Amino acid sequence: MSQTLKAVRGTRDLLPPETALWNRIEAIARDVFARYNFGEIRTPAFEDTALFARSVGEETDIVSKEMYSWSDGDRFDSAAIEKCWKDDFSQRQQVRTPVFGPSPYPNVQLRVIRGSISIPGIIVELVCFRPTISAEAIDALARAKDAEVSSGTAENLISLTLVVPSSATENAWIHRGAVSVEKLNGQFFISSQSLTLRPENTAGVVRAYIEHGLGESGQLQKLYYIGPQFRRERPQKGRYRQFSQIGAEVIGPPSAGSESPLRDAEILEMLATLLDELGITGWTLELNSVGSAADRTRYNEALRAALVPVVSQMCADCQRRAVTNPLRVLDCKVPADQPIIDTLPVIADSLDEASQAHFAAVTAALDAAGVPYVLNHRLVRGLDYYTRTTFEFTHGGLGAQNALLGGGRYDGLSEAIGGPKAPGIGFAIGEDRLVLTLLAALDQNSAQLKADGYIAPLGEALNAAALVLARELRHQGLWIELGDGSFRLKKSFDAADKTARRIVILGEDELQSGILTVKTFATGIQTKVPRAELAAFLAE
RNA sequence: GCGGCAGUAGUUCAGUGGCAGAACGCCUGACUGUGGCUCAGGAUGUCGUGGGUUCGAUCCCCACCCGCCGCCCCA
Repeated sequence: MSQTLKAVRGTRDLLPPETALWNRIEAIARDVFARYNFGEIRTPAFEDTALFARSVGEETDIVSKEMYSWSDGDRFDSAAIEKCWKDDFSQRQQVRTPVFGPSPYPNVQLRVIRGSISIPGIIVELVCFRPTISAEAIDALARAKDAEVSSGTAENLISLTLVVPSSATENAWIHRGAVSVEKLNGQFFISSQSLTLRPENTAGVVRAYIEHGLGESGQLQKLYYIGPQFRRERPQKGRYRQFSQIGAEVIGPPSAGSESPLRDAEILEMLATLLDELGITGWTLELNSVGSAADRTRYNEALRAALVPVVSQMCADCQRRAVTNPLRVLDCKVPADQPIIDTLPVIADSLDEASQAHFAAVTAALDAAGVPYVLNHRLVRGLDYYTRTTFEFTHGGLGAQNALLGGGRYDGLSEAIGGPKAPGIGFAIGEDRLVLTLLAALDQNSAQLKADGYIAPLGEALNAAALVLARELRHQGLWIELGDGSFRLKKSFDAADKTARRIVILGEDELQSGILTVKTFATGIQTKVPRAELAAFLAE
């Protein structure tokens, strides 16, 4: 008997009525995005690992230890194989390996391909690729069998392909024992592709921007997405291994105004609007500029230098960070360290003139629009691609996970992954955290939406008539729950009160007369309503 | 990944080295076409999983799984 299967660690099922809240959030977000002229983009849930390594940054926690990555399996380079079979036979080397039982080469996996090759008398032929079924291949196989066997290792082998005649069974071949293996030095394989479940969505959007030449339109691209992301972290409240983000990106060639501080301000103003419309109160917008890549390098050096004389008085974490990632020292929450951190240089002093002017324009526009914010020169976000404006909207009541959303500008991201110059700015909202915040503020009872009516047939003989009535009402746009004639009326009332605002009683009398009995739960008033007027009555 | 706390009915939680408990919820009846209140009755569990100690383990010990809190980091 197997264990009961459960949702895996860090994942969960979303059930009604909570899913209604998710849908409402997404509907409001789509509505706001549409008014700001954003269009939806849907990118794949997994991408080439290299995309994240190059955009998010090799050294970040996300890439170095939190990604769900796997090898997509080897692929044969058929051109190289063909060339080798034809002209490069001498370069091949053979080793012997048992194919039954543990392989002495841990990296080697056996693959069996059944083909239509038939070579009389041959016991086993093991080659490291799938040969084309041609006279040359058959000839080569025969020669391979006869070739000199020399000792060697198969460390470079990724997989072996055992070619067997279609008439043979796998087991019969495997039980022959040792087979000869050609050493290929990897040249016949396109090394297996590493894929990764997306840990964030900006990289995918920028990849799509480049791949589809969206910059060629010369227009600013304004794209939003809603979807699951994956990070292998220790789960906590508000932190899951599969979590949903609602995000948007503004990206385009500089000529389209993609570098303008107005874009930054517009994004932030849109977020303030979105949070307000969602009914989130008490949020704080924290704002900073991390400058250009050059600014940040300068600042890192300044920070490192400033830390030298004081770091020994700081907490153990900070001593480590001072070496690995000085910017992270600014995030330290140890009270005793705060006075020391206050003496450290701030990044604003390392910004060049252009970055300073950009940031000043952003804050000026926010002031004009009346969007409140606080400057936080300690806000240094963890992803490598951020430049200039960075921001976070935080909210109390989320514990250690107080960031409701985060984002920033990424002027060099497109070029970093091989695209054209395409500055951009974007953000990602943690939808799970949004739900938690709203759930905490929600009145449990008022949150429960109920159907317009519950139809209670009296007796199973009236079930069919009840379905007809429900169909009529539903076609008129009403939200109807249908009971069952086998219930006693008492039970129908009980069920109806939980799911609907009114109960419609359908007995023999009602069916004959066409006058239905309707009771409104909120008032307790019971009335007779002609069938023709029922829809209008229930809609009230 | 590290540290701490927890896991018992659908839910929230008591509890004990020797029969498995409460409240709420659920079902049935009092009440054959009128719920919410009341009353009476009922069902519900491999006490997270696997080992160990013991005559006997839900309880003690170990491991694992999962959750929560903090760290790391992030949404």
